[in-house]
Amino acid sequence: MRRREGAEPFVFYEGPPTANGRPGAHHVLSRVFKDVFPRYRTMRGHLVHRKAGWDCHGLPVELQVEQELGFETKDDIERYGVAEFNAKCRESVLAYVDEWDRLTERIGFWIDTADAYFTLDNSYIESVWWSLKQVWDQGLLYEGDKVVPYCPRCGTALSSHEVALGYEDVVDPSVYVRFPVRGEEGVSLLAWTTTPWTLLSNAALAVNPEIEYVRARVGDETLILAAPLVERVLGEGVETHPAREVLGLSYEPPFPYVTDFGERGHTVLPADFVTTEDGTGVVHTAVAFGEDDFALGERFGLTLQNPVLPNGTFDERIEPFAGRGVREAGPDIVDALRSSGRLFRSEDYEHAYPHCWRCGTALLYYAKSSWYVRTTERRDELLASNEAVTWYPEHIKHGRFGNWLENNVDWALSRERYWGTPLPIWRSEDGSETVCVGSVDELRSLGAEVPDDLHRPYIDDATFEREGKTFRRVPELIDVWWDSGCMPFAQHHAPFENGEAFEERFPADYICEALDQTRGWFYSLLAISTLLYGRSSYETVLCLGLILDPEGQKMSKSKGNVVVPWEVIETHGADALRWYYFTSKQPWDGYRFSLEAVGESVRQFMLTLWNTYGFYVLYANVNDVDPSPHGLTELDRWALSRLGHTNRRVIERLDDYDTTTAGRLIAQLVDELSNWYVRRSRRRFWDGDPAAFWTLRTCLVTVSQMLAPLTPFVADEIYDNLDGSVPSVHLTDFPESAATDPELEWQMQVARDAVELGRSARAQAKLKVRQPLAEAVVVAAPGERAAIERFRELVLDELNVRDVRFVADAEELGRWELKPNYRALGPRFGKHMPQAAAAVAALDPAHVRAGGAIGISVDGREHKLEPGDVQMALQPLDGYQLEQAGTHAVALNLELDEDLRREGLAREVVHAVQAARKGAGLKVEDRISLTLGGNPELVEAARAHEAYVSGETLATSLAYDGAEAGESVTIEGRELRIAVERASGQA
RNA sequence: GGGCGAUUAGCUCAGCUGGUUAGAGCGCGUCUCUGAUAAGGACGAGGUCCCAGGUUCGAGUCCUGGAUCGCCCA
Repeated sequence: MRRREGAEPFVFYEGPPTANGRPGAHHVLSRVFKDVFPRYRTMRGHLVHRKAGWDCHGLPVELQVEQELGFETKDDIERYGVAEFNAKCRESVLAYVDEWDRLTERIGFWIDTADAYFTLDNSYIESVWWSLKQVWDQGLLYEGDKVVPYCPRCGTALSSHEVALGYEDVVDPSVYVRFPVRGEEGVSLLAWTTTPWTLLSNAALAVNPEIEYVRARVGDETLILAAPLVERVLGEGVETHPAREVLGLSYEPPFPYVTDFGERGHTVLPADFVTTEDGTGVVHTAVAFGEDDFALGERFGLTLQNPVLPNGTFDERIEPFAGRGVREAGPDIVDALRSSGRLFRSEDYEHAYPHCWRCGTALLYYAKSSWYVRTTERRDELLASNEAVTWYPEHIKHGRFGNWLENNVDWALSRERYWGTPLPIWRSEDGSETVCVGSVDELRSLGAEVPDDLHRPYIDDATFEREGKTFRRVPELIDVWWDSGCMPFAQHHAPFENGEAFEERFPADYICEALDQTRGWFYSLLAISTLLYGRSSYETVLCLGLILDPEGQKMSKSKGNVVVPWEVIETHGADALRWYYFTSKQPWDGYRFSLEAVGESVRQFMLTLWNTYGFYVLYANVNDVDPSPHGLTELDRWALSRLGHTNRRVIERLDDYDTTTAGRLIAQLVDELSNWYVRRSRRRFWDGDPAAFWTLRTCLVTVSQMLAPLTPFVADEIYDNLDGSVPSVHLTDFPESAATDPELEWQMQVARDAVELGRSARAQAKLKVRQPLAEAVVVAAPGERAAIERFRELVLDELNVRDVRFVADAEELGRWELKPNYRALGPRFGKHMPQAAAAVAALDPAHVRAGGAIGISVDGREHKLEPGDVQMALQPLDGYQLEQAGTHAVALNLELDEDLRREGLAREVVHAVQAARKGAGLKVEDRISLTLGGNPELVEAARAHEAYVSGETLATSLAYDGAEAGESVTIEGRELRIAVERASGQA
């Protein structure tokens, strides 16, 4: 940090988790992604503060404590004592902080846990109060009666984003109910509802004047319903007559307990929210239990009657059901309807219904008084703020999140609970005046005694007098999401102190959380900072997907399919887990997470890297060389160019918050280093070639730096051991712009392609690579030919051939065909492309290959073509051992002479001896005395290549009189006897 | 019922602004190395790019409709 003092800041905000539970795999995911970009930006020269934070308030905390204490209702809490209860909450919140800290450190999330912010601190609360006062002063904070989603168990309203967290599929009784029309015997309005318990406070029926209604004759009764729904509800062949004058009809209510709804009570009212999509087109209305119902009630002056207590049970007016939970009473209510003859039909109805996101209780929509923030008034500004945000993935911006903002509703801010930030509103006893308090000092200056702890119950004792009236705080707390959305300033206790720190670190360059925060933190941050500062508090947001089990099921404790992060870390290591998250797929698509999935990413990448590094270390120690860039070979320069190239692209990808591609690019590079550079350079390492060591070390050190943000532990280990000029790789600058040589890279690729073709040809001919061949015949365009010649030795060695011969033309191997370059010619010829393609195919390949001018005639007009406008392809003729791809091809001369045979056999002998060495349990560096015998041809081959054989097998002596000695092996039907002994005179 | 996303090899995933032989890893089969070795390498088999229409000279890619799955919202 000190190194970056004064540097351009890169601002990261930590979305605070709650530490009242153990961290899970999804927490690791977000912490890992929160870590990687700050690390990267630090290495790129930015100053990055990493203030940790803890979300301390709210229902989840209270719930956990309630469970510990075995509480069922709010009364239990009141009896227990709010002070004691809140003390427990305070304890509970930090119960697992130690484990969180331990995990945070273990997975390498570099964040300052010592300087964390806590939303329960007085300083934090005071900043939150300040924010509410700002909103109050703007006239956006108001109290109102509304139908709100309400949890009867928790006894509090929930905000719409909390509701969003708890939809579950449930089966509810749905009933068709008769509402007998007054004064017309045998005529009923037919209405449908999925909440039978609301029928007990039925106030009116609603119909849509735009819809046509009919009277349907069923048996000896007449039912009134919407014409388009007759068939669906009543079946076919029902006699119907148009129903005029449905509006205004008066009817008998279904239950006699609550009946006074005013003048328009129990009549049919008009409403445009009525549709013919389901039900009967006649909608039962209970004013207290639905948003539409409530609005209808206000419009027509229906009396608000609510027979449901805050704990979700019927009050004493509903005599037979008093004291019973409304949903639980459902079946009995249906029975009651049945016995009174009102029930027309009852069936089960499966639908998604919201439940309390923490306790799982089915929510009620319930009219009550709450405090709101009028966000709808600022909707356009919210949308404008969102425009300035860069989203990953992009579609969230105008999709899920944008749509959510478009449909913004006022923020239901208040909660009737205990453990949270108190709503700082004081009201006079007579209810005539309210004051919003924006700071502790303000409260004090009003004359109140400010307690040491701003939480309930203490703050409730802070009262003050003004103009002879006593002011008391309203009982509500605020939504915890408002807490978390205040963190940009509240974490610094701004604006009361640290104003500069806030200014410097607002807005955030980067935040990152899981997709479920769309309506949570992403919204609260955006909304609050828009109300206060007119802009979003973050510029870039990365949205992570869900963690699923290998079957694609959500992980949950009840299913027992939760993968504990510790288990993965202990098995595969923290870097492996990080690497898996970063590179296995795009993080917003979600993960099918398992121990095995992480293990695979280890094998593919971590092990390759570690082996390559291990190889370097092994031979560096053995040889004690001083790496030096003098005498670099083509292969060295190729490796360095690949390194530079990869580096450039990795920067590009990480700048774009794309670890997936960045990581895969590095993996590709490491694979090339391991399986091409090192494999091709082994002998130079055995021999201690300083240039080879220099090259590989440069590559490994640079790779470790590029990996540092991704896999910090292995990166640091490699860096420390290979470079170490700075105490940690994380304190180095991110490598940048190493020189590249695209020509060289391309040529190497051509050579490698040629090798691959040759090997393919060998496989087709069923000829082992051990058997040397006289020549490979290569067909290639001039540029490719130069490339292969440049790496001639390499190609010869890889293919085990003695010579490479180029043929200028391929008549003997195949036939050239010309194809148009569609990408180049398509736009030019458009509709005439087929003719153009035919014209190109008809050109003389030899002429084009020779570089002659190309012209075609299409649609009566002449067109001149550039060389890039056509492509050559070789069609192999039958009967040749030839592999081709695009413009080049490799054929092998399969003829073997005596010499080649002998060399092939010699290599077979070596192969057999190596196996024998291994069988005898010798170490790779042991010298041996070797005695061969058996088939004369084999012995002769070995003798002819004696230096090679003894060199490869580390034989200090070689004898050929072992006809009776050692063990017997068979090579191509011939017997070879091998006797291996450790050479004497060795340690 | 609406919105968003996904659907490519047995599995996990790539595939840029449309360009003609759709790629990789794992797994599988065959071979191979034995001085990175409980690894490594090569080669091969394996695909109606969910379906149906459309736009276009040309569609895995764009448009419309549909199916299945997931998430979000009514």
